[in-house]
Amino acid sequence: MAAPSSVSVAPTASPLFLREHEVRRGVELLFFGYTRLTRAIDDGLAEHGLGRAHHRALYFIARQPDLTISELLKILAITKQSLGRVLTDLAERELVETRSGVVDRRQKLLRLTAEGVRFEAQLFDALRTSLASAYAAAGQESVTGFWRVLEGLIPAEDKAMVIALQKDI
Amino acid sequence: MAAPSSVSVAPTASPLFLREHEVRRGVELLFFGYTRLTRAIDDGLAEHGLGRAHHRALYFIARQPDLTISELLKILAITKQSLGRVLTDLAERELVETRSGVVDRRQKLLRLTAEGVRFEAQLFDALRTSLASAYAAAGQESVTGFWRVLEGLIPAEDKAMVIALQKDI
DNA sequence: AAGATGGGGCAGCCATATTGACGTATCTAA
DNA sequence: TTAGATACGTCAATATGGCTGCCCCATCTT
Repeated sequence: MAAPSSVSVAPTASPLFLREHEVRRGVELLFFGYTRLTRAIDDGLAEHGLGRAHHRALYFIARQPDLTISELLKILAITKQSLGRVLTDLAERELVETRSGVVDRRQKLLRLTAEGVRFEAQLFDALRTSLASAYAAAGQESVTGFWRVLEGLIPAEDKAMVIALQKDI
Repeated sequence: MAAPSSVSVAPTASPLFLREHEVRRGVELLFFGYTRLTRAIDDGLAEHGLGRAHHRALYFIARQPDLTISELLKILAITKQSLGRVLTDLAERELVETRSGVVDRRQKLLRLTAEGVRFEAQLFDALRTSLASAYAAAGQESVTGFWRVLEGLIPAEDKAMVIALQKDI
């Protein structure tokens, strides 16, 4: 195994991609990384009486204004009913508003209100703080690898969706 | 966030001044990657009437046999009650068994049964398939970066725990 | 006009998490 | 030896965020 730096948990990857301990390392780092990042915004959400499900909706609406319900459903991969509850809460708090679709009036186009934008930005700040420090600690060249591996975890049928998201900025 | 720095060397933005886009990309890739990987084992779990919470316990017990309850609680960062239910289910299905601690008889040392080992290995296979293909698609250098960034997301107080896990292979 | 689609909603259920309090066995230190 | 800390189990009550199945309306497409 390549020599780990004295501070690093993770030694460099060996070319043997199928080795169990390398897979386990990925599984648990993904678990810890995801759950710990997620927790970074719990307090901010709790101030408004909201949970993580609300943030996920808020996040993707911020990311892609005028998203339709069905697009958001595909992204979140939950049921209409589950999303419905979340959106009701967000609408009641006037963080999200909808308009009828222009091309198809059955659609509802989702947008953040001004207050929604402010709130999402506040939550995003906590995410940025965590991720920026991880990026900085790992080094810019590691970030590319981080992205590449995660992209490889996305099933082919979902990839177009993720690419569409990232086109907008 | 961080104060302006005069030490920027890289031609691209300094890691401390990440553009929003780079952070958002990390956030959503982490979301998609984690949730999609997680779903890879849902069917296998459902065959035994178990959920993801059960798998998390199973996974870490497999990873570190003779783990104590309190160590597992720290890893999972859930309450004793939540874990209790999960462990009861696993014990009923004879996937996990406990012994009294040798040095401290108040402790319960958690282990998988033979059947538990078999079942965890079966679930792990689905994870391995997904992760190995992501590793292969991304390439060796990327895997190292993937690990390093995730490692940076783990709060300092949790790092020792993760290192302990990975010492055992 | 008929059918497909986008969205809303009801009832009921399940999995997983929470808090707080309390009990028991066991270990440790004054 | 005893007092207190620790490891674990367990109670009750509650919250969140998922799910299925079914039915509704408005609108678009053919």
